[in-house]
Amino acid sequence: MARTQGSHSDITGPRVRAAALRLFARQGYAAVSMRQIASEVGVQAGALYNYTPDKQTLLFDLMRTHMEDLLAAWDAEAPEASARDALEAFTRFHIRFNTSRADAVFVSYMELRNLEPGNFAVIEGQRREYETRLEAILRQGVVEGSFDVTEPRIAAMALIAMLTGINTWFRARGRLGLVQIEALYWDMVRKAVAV
Amino acid sequence: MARTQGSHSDITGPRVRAAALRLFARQGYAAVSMRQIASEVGVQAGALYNYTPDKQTLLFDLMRTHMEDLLAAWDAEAPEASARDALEAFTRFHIRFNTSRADAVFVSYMELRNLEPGNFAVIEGQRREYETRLEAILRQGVVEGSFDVTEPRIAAMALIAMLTGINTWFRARGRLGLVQIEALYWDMVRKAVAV
DNA sequence: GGTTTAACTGAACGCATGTTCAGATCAAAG
DNA sequence: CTTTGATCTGAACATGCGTTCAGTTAAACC
Repeated sequence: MARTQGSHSDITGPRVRAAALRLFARQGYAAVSMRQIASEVGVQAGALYNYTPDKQTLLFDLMRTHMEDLLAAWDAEAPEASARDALEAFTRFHIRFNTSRADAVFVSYMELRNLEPGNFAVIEGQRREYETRLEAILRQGVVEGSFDVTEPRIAAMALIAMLTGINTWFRARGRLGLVQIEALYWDMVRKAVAV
Repeated sequence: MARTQGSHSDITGPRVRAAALRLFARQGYAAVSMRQIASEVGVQAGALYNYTPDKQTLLFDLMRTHMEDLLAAWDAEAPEASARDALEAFTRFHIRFNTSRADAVFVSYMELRNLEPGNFAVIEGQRREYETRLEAILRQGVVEGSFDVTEPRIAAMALIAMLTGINTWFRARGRLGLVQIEALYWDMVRKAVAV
């Protein structure tokens, strides 16, 4: 019978993914070896293959899961509201979500070029999906007359780039807390699309 | 057979750097081998060591040179003008310069973590220097009363992130030309810091 | 035309890589 | 207590890595 209770796989599996995510973020996918990940978890390299068919799939699963979490979290939080309120909600959500998962965000952006073509297409699609959520808010604002945005797709990418850039300097113990950072960036976002 | 016809260090040196830059941008520093770079240039791997002491220095020199070019180009172009005019000049300069050297920009950002600590510190310093140029413009605008920016350093990083993001989607043969893109982004930048 | 020497080859070095797999281990099921 | 099978070890495999260097070639100089 199956070894359900106390099974190590319930513990080792997540630990493998956590170690891989941390190491990929710090050193980059290509520079991290399976032995390094295994050492972090406390097993031999061969044992990792109980949890992933290969290194590429380990990377892909981390990125896919992150993007799924991102989309699901926003969809659960997106308000039915005016474009202005939706944009404020999006701005604050993006800052909070991305700063709370810096490693996953970093890996999902930096390691795109290390994905096999098929895997790349999937992640690229998820990224476009997320951009489209913001684009829709901007288009709504134009219709409502509250935004002045001539190229909503480009404006969406510009705002996301600006917000994600926070991760390059944000430190949880820094001078500014998330509340202040949200306020600063919402101010810039609001004005950038204003009429 | 050595020293094939027409080959010379004045030619091979730049070709080595160009090949390395292209490959580093496409596949990442860790995923590119010296043999791959050599093959691109048309020599054996050992010949590369006439042009760089090692792979790490090859990467570092590419990044350092790029950052030096960036700073020198802006310093040569920065106008003595109102903060508003200086900000417009900076915005247009950044877009033109960065889209014209996509590989170097990409490498100089993505491969920071593959630099040895000493090399990292140098590039980090150059990056801060560039951010400080923009920060100074924003502070000037606050003094002049034309900008409303409570955290000039953070606003500078936010604007640079937004502008550099263009590189992720810009294609020279795309629907929008640089003239239109400059106009779109200058509009967002201008409004984002407006009073 | 002979000499010099920069530029390059080709082989070698020790070490690390992703992945496989037969066998060991041991908690839980019967 | 015996059996089961999930989990993991440890060794092996073929391949590739960055780097070194003695030797070869050909362009430049006298």
